[in-house]
Amino acid sequence: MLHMKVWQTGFDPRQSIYEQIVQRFHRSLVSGELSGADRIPSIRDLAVSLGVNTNTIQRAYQEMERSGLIYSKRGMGFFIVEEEQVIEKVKQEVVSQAVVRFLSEMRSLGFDDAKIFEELKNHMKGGGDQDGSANG
Amino acid sequence: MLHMKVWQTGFDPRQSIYEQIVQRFHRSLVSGELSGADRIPSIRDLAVSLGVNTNTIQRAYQEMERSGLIYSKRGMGFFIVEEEQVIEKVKQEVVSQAVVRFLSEMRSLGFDDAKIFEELKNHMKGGGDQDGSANG
Amino acid sequence: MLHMKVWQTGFDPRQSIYEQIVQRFHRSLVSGELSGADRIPSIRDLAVSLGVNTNTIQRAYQEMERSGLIYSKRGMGFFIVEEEQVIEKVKQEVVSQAVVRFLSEMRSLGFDDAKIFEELKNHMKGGGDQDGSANG
Amino acid sequence: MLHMKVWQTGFDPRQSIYEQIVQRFHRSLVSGELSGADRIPSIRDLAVSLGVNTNTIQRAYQEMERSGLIYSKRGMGFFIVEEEQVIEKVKQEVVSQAVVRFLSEMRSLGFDDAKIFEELKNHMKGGGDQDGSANG
DNA sequence: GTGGTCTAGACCACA
DNA sequence: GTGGTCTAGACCACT
Repeated sequence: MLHMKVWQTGFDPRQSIYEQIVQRFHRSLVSGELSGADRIPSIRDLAVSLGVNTNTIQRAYQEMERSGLIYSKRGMGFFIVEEEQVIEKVKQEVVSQAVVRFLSEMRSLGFDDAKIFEELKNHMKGGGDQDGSANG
Repeated sequence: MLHMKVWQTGFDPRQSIYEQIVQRFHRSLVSGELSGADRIPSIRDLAVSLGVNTNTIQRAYQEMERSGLIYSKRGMGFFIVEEEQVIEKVKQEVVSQAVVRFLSEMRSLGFDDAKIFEELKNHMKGGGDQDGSANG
Repeated sequence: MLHMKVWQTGFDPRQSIYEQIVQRFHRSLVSGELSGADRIPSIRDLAVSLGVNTNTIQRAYQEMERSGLIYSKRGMGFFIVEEEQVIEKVKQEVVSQAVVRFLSEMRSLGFDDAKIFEELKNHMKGGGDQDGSANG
Repeated sequence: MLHMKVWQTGFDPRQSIYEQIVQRFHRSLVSGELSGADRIPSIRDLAVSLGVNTNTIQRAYQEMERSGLIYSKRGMGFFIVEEEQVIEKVKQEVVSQAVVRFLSEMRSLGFDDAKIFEELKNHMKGGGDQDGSANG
């Protein structure tokens, strides 16, 4: 997996870059682009291709290592863990987080379940893909 | 609007306080608790009741003034703008932002519309899952 | 002069109201709408017709009294001074202030006299009256 | 842009400091001293060299960021935006604002175009009249 | 080192 | 009383 799909270089200035990088890995995992035991780009390579400081990538990898998603082999680089259950847990967390956050936000705005579905349908019809690369 | 519903004093440390205050006003607007031409609490009052510095409230009000949602009268306080269209626009933006962000996030995770609905229903049944670590 | 031309109620929020009121009197003087010994509206009347606090009008009149432009007769109201030289001085000051401020601003932006004229001509052709009531 | 022309430390007490700082940047832009992608002084540096608080500089930069003229890179500093069109727009706005304000003011004083030119010429001859009390 | 946020407290202008 | 500005100084996150 040396040549990951090239990521957009644009980062949202409202969130730290390293967090956004972690999120991108999470999404690649959920979407199936990445899977167990894959090697991920070296810190230097990814820093260059994203145009950010190596420290930033290091911080992102450090976070993923702490959460048990990746591990490093000295001199070999970083790898996704092999255990399927760990990967599965991360996937579910990512999805669940998105859904829960959305639901609690809509409810705090006074929307009940029916209205939430209605609002969603409206946006699905008209809006279409915003940035989503619906690689299902 | 003399007696606003008392707000929680607890702020999420991951986000700036003034942003959370702005969001609370946005929600009050969407839910109908606030409406056009209402006077909102004075900077000093809100600072005391929320237990934060006056400067923090001022920053929040400044942001809302910038976005055209409120305006200040020297010596009189801050008021929601009268134009219904402006308020309506803010309401729609708040809701739309939440929906669009959620949709694009789910799609980038490889979910199509049907799967999104399915995932939502699962979480709605489960009910009050706050943290979203529904990792079975 | 009980019925002055009705003024716009809209004030520029970036400047204090009482200053803008003083400026409006100055302009009325320069344009000839007001002249020596004219009676100007009572504080209460003007406050009502402009929709501002009486204190604000009082402050404006106080400023004009200090500068020698108006004076009060107990129980009779405020009047423009009779001395033509005083009025003439105010007129010239108002005009001169506007011109000098404009010139120094344009020069600090790197415009020489020729370019200033050029820029002016451009705006005179296209722009037309913005708010100006060219009552010559 | 490592060596900006040293600015005067004196500020006009009638206007807020942060606004005057913004105006100085605008002028530097119009006069060509600043241009696209230039790095501007760090908040701390400018605060020291102008003898004001860092918060005051931050407020000024915040305003310019809001208007789209500059942007911040965390840990890197502030930069003028690259897009020439944005810069050009700011330049034109600055000049246009000055001219339009002057024209509408003079017209509201009863001056037509010819008289405006005449008045200007008078002041240009006289030269360095700063305070504008040319009351002869 | 950079910017971002927050606090405590001051002074002013305005109503 | 209201908002508007400024200061001094602190802590945090990011590079």
